[in-house]
Order: sequence, then structure tokens, then C-alpha cells
Amino acid sequence: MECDVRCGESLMDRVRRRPGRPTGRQHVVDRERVLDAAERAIAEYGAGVSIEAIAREAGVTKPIVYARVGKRTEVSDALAQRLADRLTEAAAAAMQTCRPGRAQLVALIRTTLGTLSTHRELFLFVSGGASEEMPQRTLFLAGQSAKPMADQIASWRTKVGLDPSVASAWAYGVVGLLNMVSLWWITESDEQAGEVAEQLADLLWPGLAGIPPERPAG
Amino acid sequence: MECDVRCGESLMDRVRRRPGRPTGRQHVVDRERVLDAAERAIAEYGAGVSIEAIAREAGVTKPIVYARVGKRTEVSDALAQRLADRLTEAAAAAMQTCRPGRAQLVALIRTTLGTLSTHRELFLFVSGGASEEMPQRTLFLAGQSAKPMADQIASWRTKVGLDPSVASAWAYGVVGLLNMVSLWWITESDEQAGEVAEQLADLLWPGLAGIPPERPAG
DNA sequence: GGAATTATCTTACTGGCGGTAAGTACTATG
DNA sequence: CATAGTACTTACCGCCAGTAAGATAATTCC
Repeated sequence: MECDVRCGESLMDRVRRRPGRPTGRQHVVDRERVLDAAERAIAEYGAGVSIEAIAREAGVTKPIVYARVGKRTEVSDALAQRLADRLTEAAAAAMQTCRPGRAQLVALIRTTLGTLSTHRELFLFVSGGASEEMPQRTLFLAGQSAKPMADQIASWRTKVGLDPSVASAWAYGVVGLLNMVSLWWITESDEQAGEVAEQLADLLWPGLAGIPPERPAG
Repeated sequence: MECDVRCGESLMDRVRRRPGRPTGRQHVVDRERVLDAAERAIAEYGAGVSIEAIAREAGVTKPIVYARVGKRTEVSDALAQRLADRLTEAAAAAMQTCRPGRAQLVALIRTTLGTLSTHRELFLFVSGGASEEMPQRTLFLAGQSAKPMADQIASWRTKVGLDPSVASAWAYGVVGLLNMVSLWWITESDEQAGEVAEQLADLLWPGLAGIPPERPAG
């Protein structure tokens, strides 16, 4: 547990150092381990898990969770960041195996479905939590995925001579679509992930690919 | 403390009241009035409002809320139903003013944006609430909007000779897209609702309209 | 070695809220 | 008038987020 003990004794520390127990590096459980434990506890007890259960899972007591991570919303934010990172990483890896185009979109959707269904309760823990600042938190999480996507959409549309100002709305829309479809698919649907991904690609790809819309005025 | 003077009865507080039915006239507070009060309280205090605050707003006490409506999740479900009804009603009315086709989609999106921004806190109250049955509840709300939409999509695609099995995934996807875009637009965007609606129609309409997808195998 | 000092962790508490039980007044029926 | 049933209240329980205060460990100074 006690990670590398005897913090890096530098010589100048010996020279002039305030008395007392040295700070840092002796935590029995560091921030990352608390968050790991939080994920395990959420997987076991569901999204309504108590902070105390998280602390028990980590092998420590409640105040440690508050010291390492913060209050419940901060735990949720930290886990949201982790989940967003995992999503983008998995999506990028999956898309790299495809030729550009519709196949990449299918890979993105299927990977998202898979990742979120793997981390079902974590997803729900992060999405839940009713409080005043809920909108900010949800948008923060969504933005983690949406902002890179928006950049990609904008640059591509610029390249092919289409209006890039749709990028933000499209990106947030796609993220929301993926969220809701994941929830539905995890909970109710018995179709294969691949089939759902194909269906959604049928919905999104024509628009994303830039089929010229029959818009009355520019 | 008697913030509520609706029944002017004074003089009854000779001493500390003991529990029991109050003297004087009853004022009837039925289920609908409790829900009305819940909406007002949510608008005032935000999504994290307490049941007691809802009861105060209704001019009654907590057990009445439980007797008329039920526990917190049931209040949330009832309000979700109301919100979903309002959404479908407003959308249907708006779409009726347009010719079928893309214009109807734009009307649907713009109306949804407007309705959800009007009932912002209610939307958040309904969406929030971390508990075990969160997925069921969110899906219930989403399904209220998604199921009719799915029927419409399925019947239309059948009519034009396309595969109707995409309907559920598409409907939940569109609902999720609208949710997330509404949140983003309400919170961060300074564009006009009409412009965002046009942008999203550019994304969705080609697919919805049935542009034949370049799919490898059936 | 022992006192002083600082870091770290635990026990124990507070406050608030969801939910319920017990108690009291009003009303219908004999 | 008596009795039963209903409609409301106050008062409480249990749980949990978040915190304060006390105990223990690691190190320096004497």
C-alpha cells in the first residue's frame, strides 16, 4: 500500500527542514486508488452508492475520500473525465482501423455502445446526481467528447467547401444521440451493437457526408 | 412560521399545536394541485428542491404529497409525463402549420428547443435524481416522446419501401440529440433557435428522408 | 532516548432530507 | 349522542453527505 516509502531524500532537505512528519508520498491510498475503488463500488452497488461504501471499498474511511478527491460531485466529475477519456481513446483506436468515411462512423458508434455498456453503472453514476449545477456538469462531460468532434467536423466541412458553423450543434447532437441510444440499447434493446450502429449510421451519414440539403434560403 | 395564511384562521394557536387535523375549513388540494405546486417550487428552488418545499408551496404538509402523488421518484415520473405531453402537444401543433417534409422537422426541433428552455428546471428535475432506477425513469421519459416518433418513422419507411426496423434506434437517437442540444443551447449557445434548428435539420433530414445509404450488405 | 512538531488517519458528530407513524379534529351514519 | 371512519397534522426514524476533533505515526532538535 504505502507507495514508495522514504520520499526522495534529497540532501538539502537534511540541511534545513522544519521538524515534523514529512508531507506527501505516504498516503496509504492515493487519489487514483480512491477513484479505482469508486468505480468498483459503483459497479457493485449501483449509481446510488454511498461515499462510505466507496471508502470501504478503498480500505479507508470517509474523510480520506474527501481529502483525496472531494465531495460527491467532484468524485462524479473525476469519474466523468475518466470515462470521457476512455471513450475518446477507444473511439480513436477503433476508427484508425477503418478507411475514412462511413465505416469510421459505424466504428465510432459501435465502440461507444460497447464502452458505455461495459461501464454501465459508472455511466449512470456520472449522468445522475440532481443538483443545481447539474447542467454545467453534464455539459462539461458532453463537451469532452463534443469539442474534439466539433473541431473535426468544422475542419472537414471547411475543406470540402461547406459551412463549418454547424459543427458545435452537430457535435453536441451526436453526443446526445449516442448517450440516449446507449441507455436505450443497454436497458431495453436486444439487437446486436453492430446492427444498431449500422442503423444509426444510416440516419447520420447522409447528413454528415454533406448531401446538399434542400434548404430554401442560405 | 405560518407562511401560509390561505385559511385566515388565526387564534387557534393558543399554545403549541399538538398533532391533529386543524380546525376550520379544509382546503382541498388534489393531485393536480400538488403537481402544479411542485412545478412552481422547482422553478423557484431548482432541481434539488425538497419534498417539504413542494408541500409548503402547495399549502399543505409533506404526508399529503405522499398521499396524493407518492414518493420523490413518483413525483418525478408524474412531472415527466406532463412535460412529455407538453412537448408532443407543442410539436404536433407546430408541425401542423407546415407542409410535410423538412419544414416539419425544423418546426419540431425549434419547438422542442423553445419548450425545454421554458421548462428548464423542470427538465433538469426530471432528468436528474441518481438512484438505482434512474435508467428506467430516463427511458420512460424519453420513450414518451420516442415511441410515437418511432411509430411515425416506421410507418413512413414502410410506405416508401424502406426497412422500418431502424425506427426505435432512430427515435431514441433523435430524442437524445434534442435533449443534449437543448441543454447546450440553453446554457452556452447564443445562436437563434431557428438557426440551430436549420443546422440540425441539415444533419438529420438527408438520413430521415431516406437517401439510400451506401451499405455493403443488407 | 525524549520532547516538540507536523502529517495523516479514525472516531464521532451535525444537519438535513426522505419517508412514516402516531395522534387529533372533523363528518357521516345509527 | 355515540361510534366509526376519514383527513389532516406534528413528530419522529434512519440514512447519508460533509466536518470537527482527537489519536497515531514520522521526523527533527535537544
